[in-house]
Amino acid sequence: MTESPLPTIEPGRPTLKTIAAESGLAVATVSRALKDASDIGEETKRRVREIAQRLGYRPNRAALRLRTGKTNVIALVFSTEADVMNHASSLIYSAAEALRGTAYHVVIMPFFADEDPMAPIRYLVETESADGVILNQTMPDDPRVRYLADHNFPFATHGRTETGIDHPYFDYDNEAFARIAVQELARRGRRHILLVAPPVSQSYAAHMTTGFLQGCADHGLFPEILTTAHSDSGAVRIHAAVAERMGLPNRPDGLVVGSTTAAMAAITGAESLGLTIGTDFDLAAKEALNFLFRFRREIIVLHEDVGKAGDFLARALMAAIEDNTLAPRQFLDRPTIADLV
Amino acid sequence: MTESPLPTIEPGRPTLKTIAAESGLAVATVSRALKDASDIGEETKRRVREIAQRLGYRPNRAALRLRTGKTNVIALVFSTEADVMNHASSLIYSAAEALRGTAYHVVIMPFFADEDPMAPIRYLVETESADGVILNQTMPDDPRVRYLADHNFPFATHGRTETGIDHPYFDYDNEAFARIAVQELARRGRRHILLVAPPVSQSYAAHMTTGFLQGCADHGLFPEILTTAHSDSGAVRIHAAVAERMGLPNRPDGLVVGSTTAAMAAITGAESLGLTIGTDFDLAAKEALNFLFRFRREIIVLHEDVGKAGDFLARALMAAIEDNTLAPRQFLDRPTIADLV
DNA sequence: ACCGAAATCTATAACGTTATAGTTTTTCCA
DNA sequence: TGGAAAAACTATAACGTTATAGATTTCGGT
Repeated sequence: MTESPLPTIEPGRPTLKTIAAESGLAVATVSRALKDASDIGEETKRRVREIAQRLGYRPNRAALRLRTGKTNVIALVFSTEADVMNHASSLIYSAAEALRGTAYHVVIMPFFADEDPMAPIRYLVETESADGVILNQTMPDDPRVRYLADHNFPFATHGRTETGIDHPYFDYDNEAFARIAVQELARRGRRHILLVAPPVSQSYAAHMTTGFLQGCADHGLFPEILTTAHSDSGAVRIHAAVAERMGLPNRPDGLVVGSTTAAMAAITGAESLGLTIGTDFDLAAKEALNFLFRFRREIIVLHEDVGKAGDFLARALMAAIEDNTLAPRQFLDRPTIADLV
Repeated sequence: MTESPLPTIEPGRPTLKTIAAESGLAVATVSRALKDASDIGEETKRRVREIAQRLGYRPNRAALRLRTGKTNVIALVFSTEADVMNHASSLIYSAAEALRGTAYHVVIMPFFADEDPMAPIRYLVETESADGVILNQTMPDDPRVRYLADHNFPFATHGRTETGIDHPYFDYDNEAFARIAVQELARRGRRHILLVAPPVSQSYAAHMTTGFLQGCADHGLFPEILTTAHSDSGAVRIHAAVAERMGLPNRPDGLVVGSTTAAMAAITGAESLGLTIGTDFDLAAKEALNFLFRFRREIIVLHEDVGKAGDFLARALMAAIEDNTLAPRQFLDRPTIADLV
């Protein structure tokens, strides 16, 4: 066997070729050795691994991706709407943390109010820029979910859909939330409850409303749903809408609200009429942050752990990517009375 | 010239090869035509562009990256510390928005409390996984900045450093913030001001402290710096530290605070002693969100626009990546009295 | 009508990896 | 001792792109 002219120590990042030169083996052998193929001798594998280790070999992602089609990328397609952002950032970080130690990178593809929600999804599928995608802000009949399912593109959603498609998701049980919220308001003697509901376009609006109505029925309370604003309307709008309603006759004495901003705005709205929380009315809210109990001690708060969602979705998506036959994994996070802060 | 046996319509994503087959040109010609090279005929370019358009050709990122080394990726390396997250999410979205319509993808690489802040940076540089990186939480003598500069890796930071290295950054002028905050407290007749300063490890701690001391000197106020907590200590700690200090003799009647959570916690801390904001004390804070004015109407708020930072940093980084000789671009965002909400 | 220059176009190799189809070496049994 | 089977390794091509050097065509001028 003739030695190659000079085992020139190559500069730059080590590649399989570097290891091949160093070990006297063929590139293909090195490749197979590193992936522990059965047709490579144990001793060889050991040597190759040792050299790779010593050289600090790291596979080239671009080459891998070109050759295999696997991107090792998970895309998060998130809306940029204001209040959702706090959710989004927890979700991003917890998903990233779940992916730590794996080969996956996390890319963020926001979609903007002025663009088609389908655009980033189509882009991902058409350019095969990711192995899977996590979505939020699911709608009951979400065209993104249909499209992804149709194209057999792995995905997981934060929130369920009514599409009948069986896919991985994580959802907070907003029905249970509303029921518990109403129950707690009933316990405090409130009789007429106003719900600041999510926008009807969102999947969870129906869940929350159902729970709300049922809770009211269970406890013999009078339910009312605010029609002049929803929980994503923005603080100014909510403040005004609540102030308006609470100024009319037959005033509600309890409020149920689904987000931090909405809770603050609803309270300042009521307060602008001279009403006092804990006395004239009570309010129950859910939040992902931990602000509200400082805002007004009297708020009834249920904590929603968005970090749990990110972690779960990342793992479920990985499973979906790596083994299509595995049953889809779904999780419904059920709040209980014990979650009252 | 013999025709290739069958101009088989290839399935899957169109590539240069597809266009070449379709047009009867060579792959290399198609490549050059699409990048408007000077040695390709105008008519040919037109035809090629038309076909590319019609076929929905999208360059393969992996191949491009493998061939050219350009990743078209910008990495955001962010800490996951709680209060910074709100900053981080605005920054992420505004950076992503600035990158809209470009070839850049945004990847998020959080680094965790339990790991070396250098780890993700080294990873990026060693694996050449991105064309540039945006950092936050800069420290006066930031080893990440030194390392990146040493390795000639494009980067931009949110916050300045004291390294003497000339690099792109965006910084909020915390010195000006503190001066203005103190000035406003002075205007309200406050005499003894307590600063809840950022952790000294962070670059902006020195800026804020300088502005604070100078502002107090300018208006003949008595400055004091809280030593038992800093503005990232977490709400519980800050609440307790402020309550403790405000319970001692020689009580401050003004507070300056650099974050939303810290402001809320400081206020609840003072309130736990029966003190009232606007009467017994005043507090000035800066925040990126828009919560505080609802929390207590009396808070003096300076708004920090983190979105501006993300937008600027993304553009500055692109410039740095695409033209190394371009003077580094830096921005110091100076709050003025007019920014008081 | 010819030549050199300019204008267009193309073949080839390479980026780093892996699947496929070998080839070589070793082992073991009759 | 021969030879088939098993074990261990390798050459080649391909993924989609672009830089390089070269090939072909067109054109202008005399």
